[in-house]
Amino acid sequence: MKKSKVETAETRKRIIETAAAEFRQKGVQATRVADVMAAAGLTHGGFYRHFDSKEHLLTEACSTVMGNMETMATDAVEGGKRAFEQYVATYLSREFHETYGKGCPFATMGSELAHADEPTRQTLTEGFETWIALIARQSPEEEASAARADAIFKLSAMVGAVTMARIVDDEAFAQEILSQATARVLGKPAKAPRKRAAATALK
Amino acid sequence: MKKSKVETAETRKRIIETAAAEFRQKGVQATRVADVMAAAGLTHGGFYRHFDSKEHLLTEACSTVMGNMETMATDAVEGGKRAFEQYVATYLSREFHETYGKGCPFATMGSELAHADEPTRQTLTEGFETWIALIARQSPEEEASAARADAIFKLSAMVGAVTMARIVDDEAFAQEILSQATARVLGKPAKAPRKRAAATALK
DNA sequence: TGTACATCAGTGAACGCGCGTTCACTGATGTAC
DNA sequence: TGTACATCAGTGAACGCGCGTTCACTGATGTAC
Repeated sequence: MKKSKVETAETRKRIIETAAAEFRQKGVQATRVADVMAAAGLTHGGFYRHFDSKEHLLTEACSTVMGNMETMATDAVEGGKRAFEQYVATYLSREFHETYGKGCPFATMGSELAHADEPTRQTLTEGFETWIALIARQSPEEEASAARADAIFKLSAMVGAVTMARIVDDEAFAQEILSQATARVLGKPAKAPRKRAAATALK
Repeated sequence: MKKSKVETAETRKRIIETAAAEFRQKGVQATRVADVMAAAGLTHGGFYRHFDSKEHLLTEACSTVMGNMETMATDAVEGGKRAFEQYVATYLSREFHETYGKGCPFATMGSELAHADEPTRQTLTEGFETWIALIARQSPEEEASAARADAIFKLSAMVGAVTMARIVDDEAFAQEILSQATARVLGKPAKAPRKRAAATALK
């Protein structure tokens, strides 16, 4: 049953993409190697022909996802103001992070990644640097260091907003968190003030 | 070996506090029930006299920690401008989240909490609401809804900054993320521009 | 106040399942001659 | 170009360990009378 080099490469890629989706959807530890393989249409035994370990798969998955994130950010930055605003709105949407195969690893697996091994964290660190450099090009700040500072803060805030929106067990509250972040990051007033939240806060 | 009611209550409290520390330090899944019990000076068999399950312990731990978070925030808000600035600086410090027994659950276990059970998420949601209401009192915004919006964004940004700082594998970079967040949240210029980061970004 | 008995916190061994990893095997690929 | 053989992707069963949970037991507490 040996496969051709092309097929092998395609299989490997498919496993990584499946894993990238499952990791983001269910979390790192909650994702089982056997589940990933099954979702990729394979049995679990063949896993170790492609990867040394589950941890290794995580590194590869993060690498692939960061690549996608960079592509999206590049398009947004090069697409002008409208495209950038759309990009931020998409990132700060419930759907983006709830859709199988999409989402940002920092927002969906953040606290687990803090305990990942060195290769994974290095990949993520480099990916974050690249992401920052891209977003800095869209900053209203003139000076490079100020633009970088601006990008660092905005991206951290975006990650935090999605993280909080996913923890909260109230859909309206989650939306409120995301809308506020969108407004602040884009420097615009939020769409609609939210009555519900204020009421709950009174409790 | 039955213990008095007072002793039992003390033991339960000790287990919860130990768990709260371990969960924040190592993550939810990486924390073993037996480890918590051992760290609390007990054997694991007695765990189920106090809790239904590990998940139940997580709920209790989150509840306790949110209580601490509220106490800290209350002191900060009632202590005037200086106290509040110190509070934000402490939250956005590496030590706070690396110290055993301290740290914010959202920043240290964020992505895992998104998959927690309903009681836990409800506890966290209520805790977040309370936290927002407290911080809103310190907001420069006059109007209540604007102050609330301000608090929501700042707290999300703080959670995101700590989350990112913990993922990144470079201490200087982590500090840069935290300083930028501190500066932005407090509306002040960052302490020192960072050379290193720009250099790395060029790579 | 004293006594008998039920309760139950804590122990330590054991259970049982899940999951990452290994392994013998198959048979198609691809290479050496 | 054809043939023999080594390689190795994928299979499915099995391994082995870890960890949440259960359980029989102990003996101090606390309650009923």
